[in-house]
Amino acid sequence: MPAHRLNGKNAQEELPIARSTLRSIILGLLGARPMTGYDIKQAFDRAIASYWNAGNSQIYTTLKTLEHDGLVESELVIQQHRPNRKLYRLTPQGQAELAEWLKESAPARFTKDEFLAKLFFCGQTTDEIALRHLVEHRQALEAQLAHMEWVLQRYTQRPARRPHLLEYQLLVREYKAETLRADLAVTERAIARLRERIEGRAPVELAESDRKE
Amino acid sequence: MPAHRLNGKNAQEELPIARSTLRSIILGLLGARPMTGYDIKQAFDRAIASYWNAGNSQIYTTLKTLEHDGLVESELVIQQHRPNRKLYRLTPQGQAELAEWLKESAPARFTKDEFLAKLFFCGQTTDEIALRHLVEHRQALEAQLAHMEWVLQRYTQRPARRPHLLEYQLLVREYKAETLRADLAVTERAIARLRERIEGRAPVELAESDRKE
DNA sequence: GTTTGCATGTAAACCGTTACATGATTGG
DNA sequence: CCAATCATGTAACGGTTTACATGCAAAC
Repeated sequence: MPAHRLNGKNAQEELPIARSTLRSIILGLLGARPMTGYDIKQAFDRAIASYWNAGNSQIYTTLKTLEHDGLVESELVIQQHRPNRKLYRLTPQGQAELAEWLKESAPARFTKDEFLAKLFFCGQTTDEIALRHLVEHRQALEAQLAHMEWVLQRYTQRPARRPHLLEYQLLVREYKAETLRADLAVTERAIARLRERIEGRAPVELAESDRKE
Repeated sequence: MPAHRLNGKNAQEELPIARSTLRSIILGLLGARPMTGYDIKQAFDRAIASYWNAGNSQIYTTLKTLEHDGLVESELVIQQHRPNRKLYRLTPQGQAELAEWLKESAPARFTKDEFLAKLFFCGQTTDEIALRHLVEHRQALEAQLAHMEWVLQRYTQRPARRPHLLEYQLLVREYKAETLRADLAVTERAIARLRERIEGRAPVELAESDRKE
């Protein structure tokens, strides 16, 4: 059995429809309530961005193919004074597809991390440059933590429509926050060690990144 | 001013060569010593796989374009009793390009995590399924930690050629290990909480995922 | 004798990013 | 008046994955 998963329009019978994480995430969002492409983009930016994101272009095209595949259907909502909205909702097939995805184990994939990739090779440059990367990285981590806490407040302030749905969303944030805190701790230790070494080596003329008054 | 960074062969003067993380990682590996595509694949699997990876197909094609762009050069090494090797090494331009990449700040990108994406939506399925995902995830994390420690031993057993290069590689492992440990802790807490809830609800008939012999 | 290790690749499909394109309304 | 918010998309390119393709030598 080939089970080829092509998404062409030439085959004639029951070709298995495409399955990708982005598609599943969108189905998951629509599982909670009907949404437009714009709403979905906002959901990404507000809640999902730290472990997945997609541009408008990808969202709108994916919605179109989901509709073509019969997993969602759309309804045009006419509005005065602002652009009309194309509201998407799950079809029964879409719900089945979502349930299937939720049941399946997540395939263990590696995670790309450009910062670690660069750090790995920093033995081939100067300690000063490596230190700069670490300091910038720490700042990025702090910003991420801050953003997450801000989002968390917005979520917990108003009572949720369906508190059960919220539960796992909060778990994911807790998870992410712990990861970030651990990363911050390691980064800070590394910064401290490096600073010590650099200062021990050049006690008179300090590197820029090394001063703090 | 277009500054388009196309890599076509139609333009006539000093088009800037492509820059991508994979290309840079390969340059970084070749910065330590000459290697073949096969060696590079091994380096990925042994040392880099937890935050970046690439298949053979990508590696061999990338090496070819790097050579075409003048960043690396190759030499065919004839062998008896096994396939010949095509040894790649950096050219001076390749070294310059690598140094440039090491100097630049890593762009802050989000990290895709399919597990968290799925967990986020688990309010739409049963707690039993969510528990199964968490248990599987814990297992995956443990395997990753174990693999990393195994790699670490291989690295620290025999003395390194250039200990300075090794330093940052060890830092990256330390970093990854801390992240994994934090993730494990959060995962375990979540498992415990869920188990409690499930048992409180159905104390007699246990779910499959709840037993372990 | 079958699997593992060594060693190199091509082709097609798929996923994701960047740039481009448009246009009304509301708030500062 | 300028920026942000609301709202929907297309086109082109670049990066990644999956499937396919080959073949000898050593170890079990």
